[in-house]
Amino acid sequence: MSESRDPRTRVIPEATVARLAVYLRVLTGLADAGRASVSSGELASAAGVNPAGLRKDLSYLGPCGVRGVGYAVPALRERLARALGVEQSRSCVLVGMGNLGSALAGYAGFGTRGFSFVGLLDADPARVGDVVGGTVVRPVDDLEEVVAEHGVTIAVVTTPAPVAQSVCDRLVDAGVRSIVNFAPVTLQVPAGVDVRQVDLSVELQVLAFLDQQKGVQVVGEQVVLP
Amino acid sequence: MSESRDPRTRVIPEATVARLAVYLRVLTGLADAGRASVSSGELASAAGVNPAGLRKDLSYLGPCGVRGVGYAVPALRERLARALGVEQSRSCVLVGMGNLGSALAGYAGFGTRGFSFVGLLDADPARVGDVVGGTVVRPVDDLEEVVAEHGVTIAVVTTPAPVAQSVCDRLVDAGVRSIVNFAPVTLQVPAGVDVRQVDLSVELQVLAFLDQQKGVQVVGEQVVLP
DNA sequence: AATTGTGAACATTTTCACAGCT
DNA sequence: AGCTGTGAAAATGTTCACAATT
Repeated sequence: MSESRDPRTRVIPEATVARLAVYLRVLTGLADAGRASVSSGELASAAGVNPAGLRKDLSYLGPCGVRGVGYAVPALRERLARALGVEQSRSCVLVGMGNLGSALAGYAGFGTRGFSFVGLLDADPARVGDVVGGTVVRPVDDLEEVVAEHGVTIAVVTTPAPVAQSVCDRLVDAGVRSIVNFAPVTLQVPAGVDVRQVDLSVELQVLAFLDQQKGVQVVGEQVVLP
Repeated sequence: MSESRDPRTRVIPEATVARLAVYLRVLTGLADAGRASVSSGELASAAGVNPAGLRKDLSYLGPCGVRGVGYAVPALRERLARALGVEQSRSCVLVGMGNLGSALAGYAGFGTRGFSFVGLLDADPARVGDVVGGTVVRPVDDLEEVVAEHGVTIAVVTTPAPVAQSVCDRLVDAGVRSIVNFAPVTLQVPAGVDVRQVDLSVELQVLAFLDQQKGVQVVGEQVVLP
């Protein structure tokens, strides 16, 4: 038997999954603008990737387009949303209602992207009871209850670094299997739990490195400053 | 001539650079705790990577440790800071003082990580004059002036999506060559300018995909739900 | 005895080139 | 004629195993 071509059994590379989310964002913009179809070249340019790579990414979902024509915008958008598992809205909790947590909870864009925050939690009694983005902030002690209540499997951690690991442990014990962590610590989790780390300091340091390199040119043995 | 081993001329892979920033964060914690030395195993575990990979990452900087012993914490930390170009503080501007921009500008951790925000800019006159993290918010019209004043080469964009591209264009024209973008759009920039995109929706959608996969098991031709 | 540094094997990801449809 | 879909090639990244060193 040759390798299966059935989209149900084909594995999608992780790098591709991240780009599919970007294509979905671009397609939503095109759909809102009333566009009916789009070519791989235009979509790739809007997403900042190479057109052949985009076609390969989409090919993991099975044939999506029409040769000689392009892709139908609404159909492709639906297909991507289904593949990513955001066809119907998914419930998330957010722990840590400091400035960053409040900013994220208040951003209306998540609703249109397939996520809703059913629980906002904070350890500070002064913040409990506040309403952010239409949801009331509850005490962090309610964590297990909120997760169970809504069958939450995705959480966002925006707590101070020193408590992020213990919050993470509680989330995992409560049944959460996917976490986005904004605290600048590496979370330790058991196998089967996925963590995505977002750290502005790391992003800035990568840029500082690239920036520094731009000012240095190596010719033979000599380092030349332009 | 064989390939150069001179650390000045050796290229460091981008994936490695991102991890070096994480090692730097862990080392700073260890230094603060008074630790003098650390092994690749312990450092790797704290950073969430494989020990052999960590040693290979560090080897791009030239020999860093002592065989049979480990790495000297303060020396390695300094070496990493120098390699990343964050030995002395770098000036950045931040455009867009909404909730997210304010949260980032107010986070004290950047100072200790080698960055200082010398310009906070916003288009809303109601926000201009506010003081966030010790810096006064200025009108976005001052963008070119602030960048020139401090020779800024790194910027953070936290504006609403519709204006992010035009802000980006102005930053690039003013001389900025490195941008972290939090707006959910793909910025178009000329060659020589680096953009790092941070998008919580993309992170959540990747997790939604992985989450969905956990619930599906394929046996032969059959898709089985556990 | 313990731990680093690294070549070699392996895996993944990106790019290319072009066959295959419409 | 134009654009998609994809195998093959190239590049990049990761893991392993072990020699080298203290």
